[in-house]
Amino acid sequence: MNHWLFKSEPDSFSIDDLGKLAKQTATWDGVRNYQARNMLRDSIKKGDLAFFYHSSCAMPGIAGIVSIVRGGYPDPTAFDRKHHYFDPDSRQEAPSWFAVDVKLVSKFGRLITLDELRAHAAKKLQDFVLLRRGNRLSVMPVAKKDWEFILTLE
DNA sequence: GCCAACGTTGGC
DNA sequence: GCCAACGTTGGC
Repeated sequence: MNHWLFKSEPDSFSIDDLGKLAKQTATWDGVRNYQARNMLRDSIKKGDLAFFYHSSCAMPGIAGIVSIVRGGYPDPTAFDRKHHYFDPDSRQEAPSWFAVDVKLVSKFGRLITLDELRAHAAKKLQDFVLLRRGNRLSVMPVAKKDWEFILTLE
């Protein structure tokens, strides 16, 4: 089982929005970056766990945990002509973009803020992709040791 | 294949 | 709203 971090802008889709959905399950779609696409398509499997990260907001940080309940499959929004994420280059027989389904596992009692994660960067989270300068990946791997350390912060 | 221009991300 | 950093595009 592998660990991941998924970014979402809480103004569009927060961890509480996920919690309100039927079965607390949602399709993680709209990822339009090749590196992230490759992970969704090839590496993120049913049963994996991911941090739900709130980005582009007043208080960025990790809000909770989701599990992958369906592994990579062609992103339906890429085929939907009326959708904001429509991509005419993505074909049913050769999809350009991939999605997974996630289900809420837990919302943390408090947000583990980006500031707080940074404070540990020197000693514990040296390789954490999120903390790398200029990082823009919306889906990224989290090493098991980093995952477990972050859980102790909650 | 290079690289300048442009668009997007995301913290502040 | 600003801007640094990065990915993508397209002319050559």
